[in-house]
Amino acid sequence: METVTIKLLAERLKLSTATISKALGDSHEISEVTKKRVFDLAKELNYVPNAYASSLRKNKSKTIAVLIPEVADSFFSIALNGIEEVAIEKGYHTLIYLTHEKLEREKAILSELLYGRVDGALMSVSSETDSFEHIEDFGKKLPVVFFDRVASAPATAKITTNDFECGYLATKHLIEAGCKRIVMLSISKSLSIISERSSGFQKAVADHQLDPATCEVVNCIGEGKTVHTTLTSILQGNNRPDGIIATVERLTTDIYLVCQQLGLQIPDDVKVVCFSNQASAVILNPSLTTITQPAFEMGRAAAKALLKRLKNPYINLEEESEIIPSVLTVRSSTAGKNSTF
Amino acid sequence: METVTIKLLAERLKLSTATISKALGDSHEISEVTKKRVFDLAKELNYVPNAYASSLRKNKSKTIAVLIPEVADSFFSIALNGIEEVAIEKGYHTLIYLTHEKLEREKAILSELLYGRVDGALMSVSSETDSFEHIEDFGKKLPVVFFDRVASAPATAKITTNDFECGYLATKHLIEAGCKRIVMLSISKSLSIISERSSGFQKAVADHQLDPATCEVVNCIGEGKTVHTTLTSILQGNNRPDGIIATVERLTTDIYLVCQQLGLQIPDDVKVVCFSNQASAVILNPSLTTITQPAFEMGRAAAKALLKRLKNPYINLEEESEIIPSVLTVRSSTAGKNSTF
DNA sequence: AACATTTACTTAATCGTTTACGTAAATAAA
DNA sequence: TTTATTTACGTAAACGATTAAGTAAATGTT
Repeated sequence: METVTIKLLAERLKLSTATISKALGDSHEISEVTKKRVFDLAKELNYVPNAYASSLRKNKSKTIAVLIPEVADSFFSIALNGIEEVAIEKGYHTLIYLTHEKLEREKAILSELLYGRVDGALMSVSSETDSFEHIEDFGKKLPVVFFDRVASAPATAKITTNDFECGYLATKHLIEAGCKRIVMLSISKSLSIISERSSGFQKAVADHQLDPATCEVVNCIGEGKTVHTTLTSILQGNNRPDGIIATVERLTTDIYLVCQQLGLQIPDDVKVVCFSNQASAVILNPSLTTITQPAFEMGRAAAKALLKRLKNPYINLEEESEIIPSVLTVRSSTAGKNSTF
Repeated sequence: METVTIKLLAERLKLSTATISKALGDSHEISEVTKKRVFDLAKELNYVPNAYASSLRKNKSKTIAVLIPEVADSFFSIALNGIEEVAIEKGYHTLIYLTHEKLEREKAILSELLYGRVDGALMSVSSETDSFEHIEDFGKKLPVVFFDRVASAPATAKITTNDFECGYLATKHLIEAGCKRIVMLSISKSLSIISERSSGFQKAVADHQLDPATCEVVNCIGEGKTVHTTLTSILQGNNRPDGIIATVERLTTDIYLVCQQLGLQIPDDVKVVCFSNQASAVILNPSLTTITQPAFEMGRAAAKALLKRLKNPYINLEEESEIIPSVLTVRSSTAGKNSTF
């Protein structure tokens, strides 16, 4: 199958490649008659412009990169959905990279993306990321937009949710349901969302005169077995918490399982609220109280901000920052003693 | 910031661009001394090759496309994870496209990808896809590999799971648990996985002398409200099914909710088994019997097959086909009357 | 009628990399 | 010593699209 290029169209129509290119670009320099001839033949031969030739020449790739820690998490997969929707709409292509929560991967990916492959990037930093030079370096050449997990530098658009308030609200909710010893499960010491949520947590603890010594933020790093072990040790013993706030979705299953194994009843023995976008929260046993982030909207907003900037290099990305609120949905996992959810 | 190109390196080192290019490619034509000089300067100046220039010249993009119906489904997000892992490992980049189960999108995406942007594609067809010319056209130019939802043409690698057996097994399992009127919920009339699963279903129904008139495959197309309405009408009435097999994960929540609303107890009134990769299956109320597909392995296998082909154009993709078995995990949602799960 | 402008094209350079081909010097073979 | 081969580079042409600059003909202006 012969490759259909501008050159081929030019030969067939006895025109120069310049004319074809301009005609396809609907330039005013070309007569309507010629344009029609070009369009018709292009359609007939199924002409598709070579993306790389045009990218090379125009120094624009019409491609954006999305860097996320993982995709098997409802928040990120829904956000990706929002991103892809906006990208397609505007004729952009979406490259996906998973950092698997590793700083090294993040660095490697960003440095490879520096020249030519993408016009900009959307990212949610890894839980290991505690320095930002690699992102700043990238930011000097190409626009970046953060969503959810933001970095303090470079200065750019940050699409976040009201993490502080949600941390506060989740805690307050547990306190009002009768909890005295609340633990917030973290997955990182450096992550923006975690520090926001835990600040909200600590403020709520203070505002309600709970003992800060028994209400801590506990790191629950690792995968599979590790998480299970950590949770078991937290939930064992006399002074075990009577309230748990999971800052990420993937802790949910382990929390439920460990409680089951230890014979702890949710919500009677421990009340649980998770930051989660799982559709299945409502059919869990017991149904789960969640803080649901506006994942889809955040993805869309982030992509929109980046594409706006790509269209107009003069806009200031910082001003495109947005905070889209999350929603607390109360369900059985935090029901009070006499409550009937 | 000046762009670091081969030309710049050449000027600095007083060499030709050809020498630089060959040196970077570790060619035997270049002396070790020169190579070192080139490598060192490249590293110092943080040289990154322009992907588009090189793609244009070599007619290879080191990029693959992944077309999936949606990403907010555990199977696809886990499969994507497997794909990305293999891609990164081999230095490939991954473009993601969501078809949202629309044939039109699938066509549009494939036709745009025909020239230059990618070296090949991995796909799981949309539920609307009932003709394959668009995929065949693509296949004539670039290699495609199917995973999970395959098309009958073109002839190429198909990474699937044992859908027929699983359809049979799920049905048999329900029958043995005492079900007489089993309904399999489908989402498409044309999808390979659905027809495989429903053939298995029908064979099991026949083998166990159930009445095929009360054991049907019912289409459950649409989103949100539509699914809910369909399910309600199925589960209402005297002759309602006592067993349900959901062929896709996203039906799970609605099944549980509708049962709850209609006052039907799972598993006593209706037993449920879902094709699902949800981690939360085990903590649902009641815990859900699932057929879990090897999503990660399927993603990896599909990517491996494609990349193998890209490395060696002479291999026959058909021979790279693989069937990786799924696993039936029995939980409370299919427990018999006297069973204690 | 003389000159200016507009229209509708073409020519040729360019983006950054790769590579077929050329070549001069060094080394090996006869 | 002469000729063949190898080594280590350089020259220049691609890849396909875009675009600045040029041009001839048509149209407009005075």
